[in-house]
Amino acid sequence: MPVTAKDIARELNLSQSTVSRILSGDRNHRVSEQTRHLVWETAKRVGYQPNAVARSLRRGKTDIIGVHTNHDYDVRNEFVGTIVGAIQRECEVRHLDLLLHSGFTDGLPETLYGKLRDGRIDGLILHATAEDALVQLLKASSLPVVTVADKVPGLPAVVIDDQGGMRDIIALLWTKGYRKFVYLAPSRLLPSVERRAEAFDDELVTRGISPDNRITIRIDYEHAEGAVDEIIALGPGWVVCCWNDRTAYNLLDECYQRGMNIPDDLGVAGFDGFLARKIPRCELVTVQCGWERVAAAALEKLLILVNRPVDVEKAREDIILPVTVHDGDSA
Amino acid sequence: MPVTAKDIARELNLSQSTVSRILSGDRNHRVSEQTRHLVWETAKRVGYQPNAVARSLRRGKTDIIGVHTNHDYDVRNEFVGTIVGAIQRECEVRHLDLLLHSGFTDGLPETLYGKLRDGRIDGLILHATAEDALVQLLKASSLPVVTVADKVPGLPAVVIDDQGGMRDIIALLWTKGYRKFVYLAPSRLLPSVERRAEAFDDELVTRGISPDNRITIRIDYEHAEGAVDEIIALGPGWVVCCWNDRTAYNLLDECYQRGMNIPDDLGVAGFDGFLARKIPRCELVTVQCGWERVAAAALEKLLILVNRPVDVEKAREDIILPVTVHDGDSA
DNA sequence: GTGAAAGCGCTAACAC
DNA sequence: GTGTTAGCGCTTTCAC
Repeated sequence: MPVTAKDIARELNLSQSTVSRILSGDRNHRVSEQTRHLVWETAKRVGYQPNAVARSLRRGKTDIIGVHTNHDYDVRNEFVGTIVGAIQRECEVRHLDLLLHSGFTDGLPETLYGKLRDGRIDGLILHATAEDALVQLLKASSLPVVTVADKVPGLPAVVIDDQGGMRDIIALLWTKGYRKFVYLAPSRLLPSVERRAEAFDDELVTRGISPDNRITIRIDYEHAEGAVDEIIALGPGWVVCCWNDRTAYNLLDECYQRGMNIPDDLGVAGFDGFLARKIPRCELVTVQCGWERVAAAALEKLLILVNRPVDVEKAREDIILPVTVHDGDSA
Repeated sequence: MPVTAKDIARELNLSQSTVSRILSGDRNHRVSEQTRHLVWETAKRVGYQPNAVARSLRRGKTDIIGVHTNHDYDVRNEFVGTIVGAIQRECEVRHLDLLLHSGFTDGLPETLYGKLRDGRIDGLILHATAEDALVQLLKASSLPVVTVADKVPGLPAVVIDDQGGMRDIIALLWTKGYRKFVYLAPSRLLPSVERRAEAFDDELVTRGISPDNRITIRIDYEHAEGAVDEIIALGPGWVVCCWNDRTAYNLLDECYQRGMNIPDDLGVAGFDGFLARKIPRCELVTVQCGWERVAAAALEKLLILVNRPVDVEKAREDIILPVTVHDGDSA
């Protein structure tokens, strides 16, 4: 049985509240140096550790932040891992803990929604698509939520500048001489995918590229395999702008297996930046999104929502973080 | 303000305990169908969600499992991410949640130790080295702990068969014709590193390889760069057994950058298996460790420790899971 | 079949 | 300075 504040109080013939006062560092109350010392001493001696569950119940606050993604993967996914890792580091600084909720696969959004509001987390960082039923529930709820990476209408968001990133990477590819562009993206409707798609078209239209030379190919999620033949058939001089890095690496993989020369036979560019320099023989041209900054901003926003109801209005505004182009030799 | 069981009781002119009884599915008590129905209805209508913190306080159990690694990385690290991801999936099945503790960098092991015993987790899955001061504290504590991947004396462990894996991969390389072997490993003293080192030597001695043709090169963690010149200087016909996949990939990267031909100029083998097939042009020869099974076994063991004090003795025994060799074209 | 009451371990308002 | 008291929201024993 763990030792409680009551145990210490009994041992020292003090009231439990005095012990609690001292141990929880209440600065408003004056306590004699002697008792303070005594209490600290015995607490240390017996290895007292305040029960965080009891404290949470009393304070109505747990100092735990939840993370959830409705995408069908866990922390092993590069994107989720990067985001969660960055949030984890940020929690470190702010002395918060991170709860990874189970219940992703159980089916009913109501079940998960319930778990999210069961009092164990102070707020939630969410990566989800707008159609998710859970999102609708969360919007109507009082649980503080901040979305990351993909904007969800009605919830505060921290996203990166998809348009700017696409514009800048096209500019870089342009200086490298490319005039024929493919945008390779999943058919699944993700906001970031579509924003990049629009920026891709806009920028190329602006630069006077004809529709023949700016095409979009849709694939099953990140499975570039399905599009390789089509891309090869296009002939030389093309560059493929992939919607994210994983797709780009899958494409590269496929190209290498067919003995192609990158970037001579085909240019390849990614978007995300978290995999850069993890691949031999080829450094991907990509967009560095700074997911650490996204995580940090999301957590900061969330904590405002949680702790400072006064500033909630300001915190509702979305944050769009700038990105930088990362050059390499894949294009 | 969230609605509580008391609110529902008041609304229906029932006692709070009756409401609780019904909603928490107490099967011992007989409750009239009518009240049961009524309570469920209103609960649903008002969106009642039982407060998990209060329940935890009362039950002395949170259904949350903690994970901690004393290695200096978070979930973005391939190994940690793989393990945590696998634990996460397993928690899913068992309706548990996962708490990622902050406090990794704060310095004092006592601080973290305190947080681990503050009542918010039922048990801990630990990846640590034996020297860690935290480990000493945990050993003396009543918090259920299971270690994974690296055995820590005095704590129950789930590890993989390092000896067997090294033996088998050498056997495979042997059939490929290799007779000159390097073991590339960090100078840092990790149990898994050393067990693989011993198995490396044992197996090659058994096979009659002279010391000249079985050498160990120590590097700074996974930074293969520092050893490449030394390895190249050895001449042709060598194969490098890296202590893990990341090291192997770093080595490959370096080799490719120097224009070497793999596996003609040099054979490379890894150990871990979680990165297989993520690299173009070359599939790593490695040892598939099945970290999912490690995670599953660890969680199962932990839950026995947590829930069934009766079987604790059995649960103390270590589990060593078998591995399989994964062939590729890097050697 | 339902209610009353105790208590998990803590914080905090209010005495004195 | 310290003690008393009243909960936080729930589970659970014991009455009736």
